[in-house]
Amino acid sequence: MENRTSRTDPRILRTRQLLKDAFVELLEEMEIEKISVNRIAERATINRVTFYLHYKDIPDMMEKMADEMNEDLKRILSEELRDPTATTDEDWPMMVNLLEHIAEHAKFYKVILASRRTPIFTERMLKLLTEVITARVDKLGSESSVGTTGVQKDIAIWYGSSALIGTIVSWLRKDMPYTPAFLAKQFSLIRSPQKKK
Amino acid sequence: MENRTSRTDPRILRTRQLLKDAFVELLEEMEIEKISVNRIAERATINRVTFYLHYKDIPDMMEKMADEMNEDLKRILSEELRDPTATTDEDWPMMVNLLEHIAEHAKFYKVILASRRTPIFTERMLKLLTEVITARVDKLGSESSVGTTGVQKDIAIWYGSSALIGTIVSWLRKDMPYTPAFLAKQFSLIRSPQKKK
DNA sequence: GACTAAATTTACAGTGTGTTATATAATCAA
DNA sequence: TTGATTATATAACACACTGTAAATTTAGTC
Repeated sequence: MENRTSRTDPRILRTRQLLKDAFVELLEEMEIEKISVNRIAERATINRVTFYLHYKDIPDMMEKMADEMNEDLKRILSEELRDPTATTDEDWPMMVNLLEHIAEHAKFYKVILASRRTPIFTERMLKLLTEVITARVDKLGSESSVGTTGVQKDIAIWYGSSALIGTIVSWLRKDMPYTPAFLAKQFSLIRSPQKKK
Repeated sequence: MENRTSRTDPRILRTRQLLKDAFVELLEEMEIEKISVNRIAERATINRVTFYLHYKDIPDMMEKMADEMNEDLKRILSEELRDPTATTDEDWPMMVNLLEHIAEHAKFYKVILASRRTPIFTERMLKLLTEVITARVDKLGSESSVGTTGVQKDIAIWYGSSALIGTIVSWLRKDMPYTPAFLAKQFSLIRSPQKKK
C-alpha cells in the first residue's frame, strides 16, 4: 500500500524546479537550438547526469512541462467545458480567468507561447495575412466588418489573421477535406454572413 | 558589369534544391530535433562541407526557405495588399488563389506549417481552446453564433479557436497592452456584437 | 580548350550526448 | 537516532555532430 497522498521526495521537486526554471531562463536568452542539456544543468547548478534521471532529453522535458501547463489550464476551463451555455454572451468569465492566469505567469507563457520559437514559416505567413487584414480594416473600418462593433482595431486584426492561418493549418492537417474554393467561401461567409439578399 | 539577368550556376541551383528537398523529406520522417547537417547532406547525396558553402546552419537554411516562401505568397497577395476593397465580400478571389497555391505545394506546406513542429505548448493550448469552442458550437448551434450562417461546423471551430490562441499570443508579444478583462470583453464583442439592447 | 567556380575529400579540434560505475549526501521509516 | 533507502554528484567512456581549413577533382563558362 502506498501513501494515498503520496508525497514526493523534496529533492526531486527541488531538482525539477531548478531545471525547469533554468530552461525558461535560457529560452529568454537564446534560441532553442542553442540550448543543450549541458547548459540547462549548468544554469540549474545541477549535475548533467541528474538531468537524465528525470528527463529523457529536452523534448521530453518540454512535453512534461506542457503536460503540467495543460493541467493548470484544464482547471480553469473545466466549468466552460462542462456547460458552455452557463455563462451569458455578455461576459464570458472563463475567458477573464484564463487571461488572468496567463498574465500572472506571464514570464513562463511569454517565453513558451510567444517566443520566436514559433516556427519561422508560420510566423512569416501570419505576418503576411496580418498585413492583408490590416489593409482591410483600415479601408473598410471596423464597423463594416461583422462582429467588430466597438472592437479595438489591433485586436480585430490579431483575431482575424490568426483565425485565418490557424484554420489553414487545421485544414492541411486534415489533408484538405474541402476544396480551396469552398474553404475560401466559408471564410467570406464568416467575414460577412449572408443577409439573405 | 554583371549580367543583368544574372543567371546562377546550375550546380548551385541543383545543390540547393537537393538540400531543400532532403530537408523536407526528413521533416516528414522525424522531429526537427533529430535532423542534423550530417543527415541532410547524406540524404541529398551532397558532401556535408558543401552544405556550409550555402548555409550557415540549419536555422539559416530554414530562414532562407521561409524567405522564398514569402516571395511566393507575396506575389499571390499583392493585389489584395494594393487594394483590399477591390474584391466583393462575396467571393474573395485572393483567398482562392492562396489556398490553391498551398494545395498545389501541399507536401511542402504540410510539413512546414502543419507538422508537429508547432511548439508543443501552443499545440496543447490550441487543443483545449478547440474543445471549448466545440462545446459552444455543439450547444448553441452555429446559427446563434454571429457570422457563421451556412458555415461548416468544423471550420467554424478551427476558425474560432485559432483566432483565440493567435490573439493571445499577439497580446503577449506586445507585453499585454490591455487588461485581461478588457481583452475578454473584446472577445465577447466579436463573438456576439452589441445589438444595442 | 583554357579559365573559373563549385563540389569533394580528408583532416582536426571542440562540444554535446547518453550511459556506465562508484561515491556521497539527503530523506524516510522504525 | 539509527539504519536503510533513494537522490544526487563525480569521473569516465564511446560516439555523433559542428564548423572550419587545405588540397584536389569536377563541372560550367566564355
